[in-house]
Amino acid sequence: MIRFLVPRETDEKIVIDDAVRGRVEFDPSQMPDPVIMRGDETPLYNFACVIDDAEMQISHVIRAEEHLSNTPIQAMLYDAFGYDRPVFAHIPYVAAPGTKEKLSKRKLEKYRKSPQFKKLFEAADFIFPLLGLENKGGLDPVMVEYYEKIGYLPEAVLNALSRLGWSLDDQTENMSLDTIVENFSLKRVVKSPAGFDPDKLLSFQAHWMGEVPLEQKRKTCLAYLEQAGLSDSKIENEQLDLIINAIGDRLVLFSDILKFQEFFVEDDKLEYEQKAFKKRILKPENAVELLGKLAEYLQNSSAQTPEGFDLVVHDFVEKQEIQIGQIIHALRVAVTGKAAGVGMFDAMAILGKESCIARIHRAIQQSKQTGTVN
RNA sequence: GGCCCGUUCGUCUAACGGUCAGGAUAUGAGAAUUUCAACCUCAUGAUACGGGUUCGAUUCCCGUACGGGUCACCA
Repeated sequence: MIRFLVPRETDEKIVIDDAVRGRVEFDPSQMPDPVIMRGDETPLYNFACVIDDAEMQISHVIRAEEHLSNTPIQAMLYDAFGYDRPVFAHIPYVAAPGTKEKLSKRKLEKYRKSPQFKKLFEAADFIFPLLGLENKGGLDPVMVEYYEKIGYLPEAVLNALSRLGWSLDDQTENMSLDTIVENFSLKRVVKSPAGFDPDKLLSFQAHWMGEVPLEQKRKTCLAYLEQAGLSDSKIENEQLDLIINAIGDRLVLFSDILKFQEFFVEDDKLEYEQKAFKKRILKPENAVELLGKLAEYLQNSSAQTPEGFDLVVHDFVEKQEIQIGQIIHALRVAVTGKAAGVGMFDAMAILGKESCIARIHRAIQQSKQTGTVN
């Protein structure tokens, strides 16, 4: 075993001129002689990395703050071997949401209860089982892989990370890799650790998703649908493009496509949200009756496009002398199973007349079975 | 505990010692709408505390408090 003899004869401090933190001093008299080689003559980290970096003529050693306390040892070794010291820069580590604590895999259980992390865990609990990726402790929000698997864009993750402990100026938030490479500077790195903010990541994701071309959205969404077993009937590209366009900004994560199962299930497999079904179909007195009439009306129409369905439904509303609001909510629930979603007429055009009618009839059937309102 | 580091809206951050302390995100309200979201408008919201230095401190110095990192024949 070999130790490095720390020079302590003088009271000279070891001074590190850190590119981020400025002048940092250490007192050699307080430091033990560090072991640099084991009994079996293999070198230890502090020794090996100095030799490696010096031989490779590394100019900048940029690493996280937790290495700051290794720096005086390494600096002494550089000096002792007659190497020029590199520029040291100690940047802040990524902290857990809302804290200054280092983000750590070991604290996963604690994070599960944290309000900031909650949404991410919930998303995982919903999405991963659908994809056949049960969360066996191998996929969680502390790993980058989680973000990939759940459908975040690399651009979003990069952008979010780049803004942790660094800024370009007092305005710019959305930055591509090129922009970051072009503008990054150690001078603008912040000294204190920054808590990772899932909300802000999502906001970056929404921004960069807006830049993704339709074709890429289609390809990626299709992969999710296939993995979830929702594309048995082989969806045509044109059909999927229509759906994705209709979903529009509501598709923030690629996995969000799985929240629009109404477009990928058979008419008789559609699930109705109970609450919406009660509120929009069972509760209003004449909803069922109107739906029946509307189905008939649709049957006699030749609507195919969103505009076509728009006309037919408005025409129907006029003939019945009601407001659009008196039928459209029931219609939405009957056709999509949900209280909220894509534009009603877009949805109808995507599903087609026959499906819409079949679903309306099925909803009417269900309403009779369910009985009275609570 | 020793050594080292940090502290501006809830969060991420901006501000040659002179700004109504700026932006983003989140939150709230409004507008619009067939729903939800997005978009748009407005609003709420911060210099940890105490001393200096200075004509003037978010900014410089000291102290306190709080937070954090690190203390291996790991990397």
